[in-house]
Amino acid sequence: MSQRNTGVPSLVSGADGGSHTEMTCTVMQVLERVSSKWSIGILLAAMDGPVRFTELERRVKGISRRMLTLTLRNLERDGLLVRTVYPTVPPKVEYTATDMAKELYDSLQALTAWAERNLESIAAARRRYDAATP
Amino acid sequence: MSQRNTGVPSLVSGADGGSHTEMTCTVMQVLERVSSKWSIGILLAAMDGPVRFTELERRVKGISRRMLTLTLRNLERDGLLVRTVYPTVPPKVEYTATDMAKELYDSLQALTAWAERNLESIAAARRRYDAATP
DNA sequence: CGGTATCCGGAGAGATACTG
DNA sequence: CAGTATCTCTCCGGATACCG
Repeated sequence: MSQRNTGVPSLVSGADGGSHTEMTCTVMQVLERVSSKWSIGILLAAMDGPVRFTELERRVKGISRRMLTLTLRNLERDGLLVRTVYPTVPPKVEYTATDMAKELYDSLQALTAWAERNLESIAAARRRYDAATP
Repeated sequence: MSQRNTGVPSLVSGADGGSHTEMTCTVMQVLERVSSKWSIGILLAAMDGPVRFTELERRVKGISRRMLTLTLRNLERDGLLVRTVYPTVPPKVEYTATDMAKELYDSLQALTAWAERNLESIAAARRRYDAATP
């Protein structure tokens, strides 16, 4: 989340009945978890069952070891992934998506659907805007 | 969102049937639009009809003039807001959410619902993690 | 295999002052 | 009123090297 900025902004209580205000805060908290560059990719890669570290590194294309570790730690901290260590040699670590993560995945479907429906509209809007703004 | 990092990561085609891969890309593109620190707040503040610049500044608590302008420009560029200038003195500018933005708002409800259901679980998971990680 | 440790660059965001 | 223009700072993310 965008990992960049911290702090959840909110609306003042204006013409707002209260629901918008709450929604802003609440939704922003989800976005903070999910909008970091690699969170979604990792989460999805771990949805089909336990995955090992190296397997994740392969599946999530372009990610560095560092960011994989950091993002995994955050997802684990938020209870979206479970980390299981097998004390063998060589070590074996598995990451498993929790039920909460699976529900999150379902909730993201609406957003994905919106994106698919409007991707072209957005691209068109951008072309128009960029053409009109030299 | 997102502000911070650009570039949409994707999964490699592994055990994935293809849907996960697509979803990652697609959903990330939405998140990039929406996850910048102030996007949601502004969008929500503009959902109830046309809003003027200063009114937005009042409603979106804590935002600076600069970030308000920048975020408005991006939202306009993506076709989520329409900017209407009345050539009067003093100037009057109104921002109106498009239908696309309203659909986006609806799609965010699922995410908000998830957040409300799991906010406490997440907080608990964090407490556990932080307690176990000195 | 599954990580840490370090260094570094760039974008996002804040504060402030000025203007048509 | 509705913005630009600057300057600065933070901190995310990439690259690289090393360790149990």
